[in-house]
Amino acid sequence: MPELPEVETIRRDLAKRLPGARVEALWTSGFPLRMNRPLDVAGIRKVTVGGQFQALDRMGKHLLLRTDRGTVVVHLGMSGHLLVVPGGEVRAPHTHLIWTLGDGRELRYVDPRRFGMVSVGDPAGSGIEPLGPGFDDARLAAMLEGSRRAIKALLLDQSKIAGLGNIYVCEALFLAQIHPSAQSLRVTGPRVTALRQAIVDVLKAGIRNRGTTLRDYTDASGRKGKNQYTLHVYGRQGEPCTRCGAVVKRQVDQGRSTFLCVRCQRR
DNA sequence: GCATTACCCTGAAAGC
DNA sequence: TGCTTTCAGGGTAATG
Repeated sequence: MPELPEVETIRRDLAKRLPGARVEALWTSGFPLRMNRPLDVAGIRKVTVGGQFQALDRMGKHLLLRTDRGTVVVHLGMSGHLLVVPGGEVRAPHTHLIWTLGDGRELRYVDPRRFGMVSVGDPAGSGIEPLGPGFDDARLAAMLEGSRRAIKALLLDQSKIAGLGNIYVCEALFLAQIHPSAQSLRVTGPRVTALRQAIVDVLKAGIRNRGTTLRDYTDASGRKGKNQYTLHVYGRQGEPCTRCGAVVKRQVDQGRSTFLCVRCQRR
């Protein structure tokens, strides 16, 4: 499931390959994407076809494809892929958008589960970028001190911090030795610093390893990431904790799997 | 403001 | 073995 490091890996791939490319045509499957909403095909066509790709940006888990006519926003959901392929390659099942480029290549959006989203215009209301300059101890502390919510729920809230998903939140809480159910306002002082550092560390490691592939994720060339081999708790229930040797536990919070070491992460 | 729940969807895995 | 059922996941929205 693409989170910040996976989206950033794709952004960097595309940034090497798309800028300067002209868009000649757009094909769509006609299927609706997230929440059964129809695609704004006319809008997407207007800002791409006949135009030229420019910069590739990212906001949280959103990928921004800039052209000289506007911006297409892609959220990969659970199973979305953005791929650059040679023209004429066999169309994979669940391909929903194909931009034909002037040099013969194609940019394709493939999404089996259709939890993703492709739209036009910059996304609004995103939280702070955890790898940006504004994410410091004071900012995180202010976010935590006013909230009685469980720390895990708060970290997953995209309107607070943009880009964290289930995998990297579980890993960051493990590194900072904080229980996922701990109330946010009880995380103070040196634990705030530890948490901020852990968030930055797990995201940077994820990018360095070109993303975590548990099932679906691949980069813009269809290659899997390597970060899954470095995880401490996520998906490791029943296995020994890498720090203390206790058994890693799985629990369900707000309908989401949570992985933790109950010995290292005390309430 | 926050928790809970349902929903969207497919394919892998588990169950029979 | 082959069929059926269950489950995973992020974001959104309705409800309490």
